Amino acid sequence: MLSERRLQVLRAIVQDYVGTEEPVGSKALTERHNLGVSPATVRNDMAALEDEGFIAQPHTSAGRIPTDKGYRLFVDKLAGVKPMTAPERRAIQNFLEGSVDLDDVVARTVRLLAQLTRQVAVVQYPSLTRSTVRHVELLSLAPARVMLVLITDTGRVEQRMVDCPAPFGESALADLRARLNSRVAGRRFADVPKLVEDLPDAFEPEDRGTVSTVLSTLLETLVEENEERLMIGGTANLTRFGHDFPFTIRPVLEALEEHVVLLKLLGEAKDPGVTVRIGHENAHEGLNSTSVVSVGYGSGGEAVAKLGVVGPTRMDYPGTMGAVRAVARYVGQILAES
Amino acid sequence: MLSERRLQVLRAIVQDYVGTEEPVGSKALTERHNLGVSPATVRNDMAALEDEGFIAQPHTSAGRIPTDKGYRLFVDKLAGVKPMTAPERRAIQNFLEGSVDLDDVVARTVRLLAQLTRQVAVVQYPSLTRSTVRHVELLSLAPARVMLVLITDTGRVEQRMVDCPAPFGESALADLRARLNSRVAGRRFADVPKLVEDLPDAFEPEDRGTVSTVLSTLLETLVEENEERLMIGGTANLTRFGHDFPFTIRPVLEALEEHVVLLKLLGEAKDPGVTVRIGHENAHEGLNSTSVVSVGYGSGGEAVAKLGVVGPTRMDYPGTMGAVRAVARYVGQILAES
DNA sequence: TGCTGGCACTCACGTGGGAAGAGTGCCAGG
DNA sequence: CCTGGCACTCTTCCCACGTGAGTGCCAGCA
Repeated sequence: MLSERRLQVLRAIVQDYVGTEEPVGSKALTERHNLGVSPATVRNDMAALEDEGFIAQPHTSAGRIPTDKGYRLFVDKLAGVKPMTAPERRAIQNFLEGSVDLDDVVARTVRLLAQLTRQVAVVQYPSLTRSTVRHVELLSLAPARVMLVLITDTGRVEQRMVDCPAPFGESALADLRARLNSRVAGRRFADVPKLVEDLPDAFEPEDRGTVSTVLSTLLETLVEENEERLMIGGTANLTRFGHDFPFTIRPVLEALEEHVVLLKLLGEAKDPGVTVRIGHENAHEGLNSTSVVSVGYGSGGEAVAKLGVVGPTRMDYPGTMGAVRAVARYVGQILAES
Repeated sequence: MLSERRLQVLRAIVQDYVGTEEPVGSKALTERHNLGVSPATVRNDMAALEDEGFIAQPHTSAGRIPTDKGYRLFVDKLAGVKPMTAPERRAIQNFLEGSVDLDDVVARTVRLLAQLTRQVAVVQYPSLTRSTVRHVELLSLAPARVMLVLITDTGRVEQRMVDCPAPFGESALADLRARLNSRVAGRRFADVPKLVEDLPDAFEPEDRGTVSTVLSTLLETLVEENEERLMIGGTANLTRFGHDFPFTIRPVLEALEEHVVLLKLLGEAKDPGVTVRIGHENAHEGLNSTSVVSVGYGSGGEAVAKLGVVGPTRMDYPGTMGAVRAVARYVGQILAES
C-alpha cells in the first residue's frame, strides 16, 4: 500500500499537471507544495508511483504525468467535490429560471454547463421510459388517418401519424380517446401495455383493426429507445485540448456525433451520485483520451435522465464534478416547478 | 475585362488548389491543364489576375491561391453545378425514405449532407412563418391551466402551457377549441392574428381574459422567431480544414453553436437556387474563412426552410452545390409525401 | 530504515547555418 | 503578344550543437 506522503505526492502531481498542462518534475513539486521533504525523496516516491502505474513520463528526461489509473485514484481517494460558491449557484438558478419550455431548459442547461466547466456539455432529455403519461390526444386528419399526440408529465410532446386499415368515425375516435385517457393518464409508461391490452374488445369488430394499429403505434412511441435525445454544446472548448490537434480532436468530435454511443455511455453510469469515467474506462475508442463526468437529474427524487461533460482526462475533477452536480440539482428544481 | 484565357487560368488555379491544398505555380499549371501556352505566359496572366485581386501569394516565392473574389468569379462565371450521379441520387432517396417523422427526416438529412460533402451540414427546420395551421388542440390540465398544442401542415408540433387568469370550464374550452379550429385550420400563420381578433367577444365576460391569454400565447408561438431550430452535423469534418488548427477551427465551432447567427445567415439567402457565400461575404467574423452553400427546400413548390453546408473557402464548389441541391430536392419530396 | 545532497547521464528543444528547390519577375527576341 | 532564359527571393528541410530540465543512483547521515 502507498504511504500517506506518496498519495500526497500523487495529488500534487495531478493538481500541478491540471494547472500547467506540462509534465511536472520533482523540484517544481517541492517548491509549489510544502511536502516537507527534499526533491530527492520525492523522486523516490515518484519512482514508486510509476512502478505502480499511477504516473508515467512521456520521455526519459521529462517530468511525470498522471495515468488514467492515477486520475482514478485521485478522484476516488484524494479529492472531493468542490462545491459551487453562493454567487455561482445564484447565477445558475437565474439563468435556468428564464426557460419557457422543456427544450429551452435543455438548451440553457447545455450552454450553462459548457460555460461553467469550459468543456463539452452533454444533456440527455428526460427519458420517456420512467415518465408517466399526462394525456393522449387523437386527431382525425382524414377518414383513415389519425394523428396521435402523446404528452408526458415532463411536458414532452411526441406525435405520430397512424394510417388506419379502415376508415374510422369521429365518434369511435372520441370513444377511443376517452377510454384511452381514462386508463393511461397518470400511469407509468411501463404499465401502459398491460392497461390497454383488452381495449380493442370494447369496439365494433370493424374498428378493432384500427384501434390495434393506434395502440401499437402508441406502444412503439413509448418504448422507442432512440427517442432519448441529446443536446450537445461547447464543442469549441475542444480546441483547448492539446497542441497536437487534428488527431486528438477528430475522434472526439466523431464520437460526439454518435448520439447512440453517448446515450449508452451515460446510461451505464448507475451511481446515484456523480460518476466519472476516465480515459480508457470509456468503452468508445474515440473517447479514450477523455473523461466523462455525468450525473442523473430529474424533477422528483428520481433521476429521469443524465447530463454531464466530456473533457480531457487532464481536467479539474473536483470543480467539474461540483459544477455538474449543481447544474443537475437546479435543473431538477426547475423541472419540478413547471 | 479579363481575356478568355485568363479566366481559364483562374479556373485552373481554383481547381488545382482545391485538389492539392497547396499554392499552385505556373509550371504545374501548364503541366496539368493543356492551356496551350508556356509557363511564362501563364505567369503574366497570373500577375494580371493578382493585380485585379482574384489571386494572391502567401509569400513571395510561393505559388498563388485564389482570393474570396477569385472564388466568387469562379462560382459565378467559370463553374456550373455538378449534378449527382444516378447511383448517388438513388442512395440519397433510399436513405431519406426510411424516416419515421419530421425530426428523423432532419436528422437523416444532416448526416447525409455531411457525409456527401464531407463538410459541416446545417439544416433548418421547416419555418413556421410560411406554414399553415393544421389543427389547434386545447387540453385542460387543471382548472386554471391549459395546454395549447399547435400542429402545422409540415407535421410539426409545438406545445405551450397557459396559466389562465380565471378558472375555465370544460364546455367553454370545447367551445373555444371548436371556434378556433374552424377559423384558423388550413390558414397561413400570417393570417391568424386577424382571424382571431374578435374571438373573445363571443364568450362570457368572465372567460374573456382567459380566451385572450390563450390567443396571445398562440400568436406568440406563431411568430416566435427562435422557434426556427437548427440541426448541425459533421463537425468532425472541420479537422480536415487546414494544418494550423486551433485558430482556424475554434471560431467556426463557436459560430456553429450560435444558432441565431446561422439562422440569420441562412435567412439572408434570397436566391431561389443555390446560394454561395464566400469568406468575408459572411457577416459573422468566425465564418470569414469559410464558405456557406445553402438552398431552400420545402414540401410544395415553396421553400419553407433552408439547408446547407459550411466548409473552407477552398472547397469543391460545383460538387458541393450539386449535393446540396440534390438533398434539398429529395427532402422536399419526402416532406410532400408524408 | 528512510531522508538528503551530490553527481553523472539522458533526452527534448531551440538555434543557426547551409543547401535545395520552387516559383517569381523581367527582359530580349521571335 | 508569346516565349525561353536567367537572376533573384524566399521558404523549407536538415543537421549539428549547446542548453537545461529532469532523472537515477549512491554514499552519507539521522
